[in-house]
Amino acid sequence: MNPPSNRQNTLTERLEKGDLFAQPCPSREILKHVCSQWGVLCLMSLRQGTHRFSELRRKIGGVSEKMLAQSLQTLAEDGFVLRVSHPVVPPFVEYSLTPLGEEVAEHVATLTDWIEVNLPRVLNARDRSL
Amino acid sequence: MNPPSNRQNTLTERLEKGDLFAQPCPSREILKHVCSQWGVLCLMSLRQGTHRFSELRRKIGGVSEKMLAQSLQTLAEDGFVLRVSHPVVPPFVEYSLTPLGEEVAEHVATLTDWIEVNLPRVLNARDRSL
DNA sequence: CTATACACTAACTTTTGGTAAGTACATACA
DNA sequence: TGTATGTACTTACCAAAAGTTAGTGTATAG
Repeated sequence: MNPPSNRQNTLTERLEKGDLFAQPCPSREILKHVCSQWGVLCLMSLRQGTHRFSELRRKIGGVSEKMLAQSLQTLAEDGFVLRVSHPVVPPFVEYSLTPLGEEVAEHVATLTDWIEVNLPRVLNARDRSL
Repeated sequence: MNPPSNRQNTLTERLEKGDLFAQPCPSREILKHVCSQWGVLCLMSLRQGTHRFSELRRKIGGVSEKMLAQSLQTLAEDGFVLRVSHPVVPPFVEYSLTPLGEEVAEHVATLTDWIEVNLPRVLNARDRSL
């Protein structure tokens, strides 16, 4: 048996591309963040420009403050979103996409666009499966 | 005030395109199914051809039988996946993409491809945010 | 005759998501 | 002067989803 490899990322490891089919690959987590319900909507909103927290909250129907804050935090940790906090009172915080974020957001957008325009087809398919 | 509209989908409604920012839009659920961790991996696997249940299970590292079955079921209900069961024993069931499924899967693939090749950039961004 | 493969389902536990309320301060309105 | 509202969150709590384990019936392999 092999000795259990220490799971510290080596330099070579972090230059390699990810493999989503492999269970321990960190790309799995990135995917989760980007594809989470609120993550997607955050990216799509920010693609239209910088927003404040409360603007996003109003724009994204049904999101709670907790989930919005959480989603923006992980997106910022992954380097997709930039958070700029102005130290004034009442608080004023601006969120925008980083260059990295603009890239993913673009791909996410083609997917969400497809879903939006093809909704009728999917809804029809659903009816038939009942 | 408007009377509360009955939430039955009218014929015109189901011909309209969806709006992900609107809370009650069914496109939200489709997005969840397509973007769920295992949903994505199912679509990506099936893009490479028809698979049996257990083949998918082996291919998708870390998926449980319950979650795999569940994901395939919802994907099939949405019309993305075709399930063909041969009534033999032991059971023999084949899963494949429908034309509709091939379309979404293609868009999902460009996203997952991006994530896989840009993993190093994201990992670097993460390090910096600590 | 025991083990394994197949495609699931059911019961149970853990993790996540969602809801409601609280925070500190400022401005608007009465 | 007092009440309400807006800002960007966090915390405590509860419901829902995900994950884990075990079981099903039959057949083939060893």
